[in-house]
Amino acid sequence: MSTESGRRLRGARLRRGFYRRDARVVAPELLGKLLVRGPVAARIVEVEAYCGSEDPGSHAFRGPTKRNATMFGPPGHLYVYFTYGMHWCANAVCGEDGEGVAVLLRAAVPMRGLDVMRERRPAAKRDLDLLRGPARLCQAFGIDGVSDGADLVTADREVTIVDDGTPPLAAVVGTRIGLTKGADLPWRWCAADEPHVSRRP
DNA sequence: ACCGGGATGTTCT
DNA sequence: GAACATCCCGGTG
Repeated sequence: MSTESGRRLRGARLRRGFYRRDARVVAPELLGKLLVRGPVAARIVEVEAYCGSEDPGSHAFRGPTKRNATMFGPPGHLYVYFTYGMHWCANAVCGEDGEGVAVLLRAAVPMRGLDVMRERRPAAKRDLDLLRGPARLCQAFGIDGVSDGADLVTADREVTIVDDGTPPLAAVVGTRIGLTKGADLPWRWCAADEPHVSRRP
């Protein structure tokens, strides 16, 4: 066990109002915050904004469905979806109730519970690959459909995001990854000079 | 480092 | 039937 994993986690959970804003405002502010679930914690270093019915790249573009229902709910909840037949990805719902706005959590730096992450991600050859990518991050955190709709503000299902006082990380902007529609919009933010991102802009 | 192909199944047309 | 907010592995340079 490293000194990092033994240290008590200090920090305040982000409140509802933090999320209740435009995803393009919330996204860069999430860089440097800690994603926490049980024994596992990591510093968020890459995010993407998905902006509801105005955004052709968003699941919300064609309106509410059973799958994206959480996205159209109140902000501050976790929207978890299944894709490519085997992967889960997690978003923080943002904006006002019913807007269908969210921020995809794409990469993070492992901070605590690395032993658990390694067990959950046997394919990762290096610790650098533990959380580098949205589906890898979910795998390492044990996040799947059961966590869809979890309230990040109350941590009703253990998942939450906290501010430990780390100063805002310098951000580099780029285009979103893996899209065929809305691929040109510059709605991806990475912490500058950070090796734990999925791809540099 | 970069590229190509396969895995795998839900969701929506 | 096609698309999919991805990942892994094995090839080549």
